[in-house]
Amino acid sequence: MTSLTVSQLAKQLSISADTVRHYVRCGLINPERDPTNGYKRFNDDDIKRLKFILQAKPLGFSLADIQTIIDQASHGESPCPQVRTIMEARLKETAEKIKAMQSTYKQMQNAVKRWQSQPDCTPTGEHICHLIEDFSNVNGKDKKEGCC
Amino acid sequence: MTSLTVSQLAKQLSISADTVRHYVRCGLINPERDPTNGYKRFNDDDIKRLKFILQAKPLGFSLADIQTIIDQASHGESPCPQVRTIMEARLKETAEKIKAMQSTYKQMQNAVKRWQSQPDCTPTGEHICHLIEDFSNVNGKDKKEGCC
DNA sequence: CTTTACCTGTGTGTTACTCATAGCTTTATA
DNA sequence: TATAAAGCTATGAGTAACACACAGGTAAAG
Repeated sequence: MTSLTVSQLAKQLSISADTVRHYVRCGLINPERDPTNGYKRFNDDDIKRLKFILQAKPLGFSLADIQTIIDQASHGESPCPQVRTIMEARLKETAEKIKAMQSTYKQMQNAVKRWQSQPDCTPTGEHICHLIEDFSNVNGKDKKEGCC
Repeated sequence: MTSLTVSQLAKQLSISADTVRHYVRCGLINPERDPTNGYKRFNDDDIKRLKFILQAKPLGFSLADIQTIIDQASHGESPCPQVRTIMEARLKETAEKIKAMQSTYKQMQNAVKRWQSQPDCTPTGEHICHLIEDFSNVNGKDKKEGCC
């Protein structure tokens, strides 16, 4: 009967011991405890679960999603319909996040480009940072000449 | 002397009152308190600060970054060098995050595509979800036929 | 004066971990 | 054998940027 400690399991799967502990705290894995010292003891089923978690994560499932899936399966019912449904939602979410980040990224690039031809400024009390405020004005309204 | 309450300010700048409160709790804004009821009272300088925060945020600065910038400026020194340095870091980080998310997104799309031709499965006790485990195997190792 | 609607500050929850801490185990040394 | 150093453990707290819940205060209407 295999029975690993936190760090043995972590090393075997190339993840951190803290990550393993985290999954336990979240209830994704429920290892037995060594009565003598309270240490977690992972058996084969626990290891299978952890492997499943590590397979599901890169597919965009959250830990809560994975919990749901595991619960459904251990309840004797097929998790597949849920998996498909959840994946649709995560797919949409991820697309939106990427879009938003790309939009931000473009703004950042624009700012950097513009700032290359702008000198540093001394705070006037009136403004905090001309670089940022000017860029915001130029981008939000009509084009204006930079300050400084 | 203008002096707004949380929700008045929030409405005026089209953000939520909770967001305003959050910035106050983070120390980005330090409004006075109405001695009679403890309510926050935002003066013109507070409003300027909040506007600055709202300008800096879409440029990818974190609230901590913005705090740093404000501190530097109110210290009488130019925040511009810091702004440039921080922006470089955030630019790189954002690029990496986008890359990672796109990679995940492709995996998700691949999974969905593959799952279209795969039926749901009943949990066997041996596996939790064939869809996920099979996909992981196919993608991580050699191509294999699906289960079920 | 009371009801009602609205607003306030503060505490807690969110995600997926990572870090800090106090204490127990094991190993090395004297 | 005593002890000290190294290593491991469990648990509590912290991270980012808010959103939500809650008890209570305030303002307008009747």
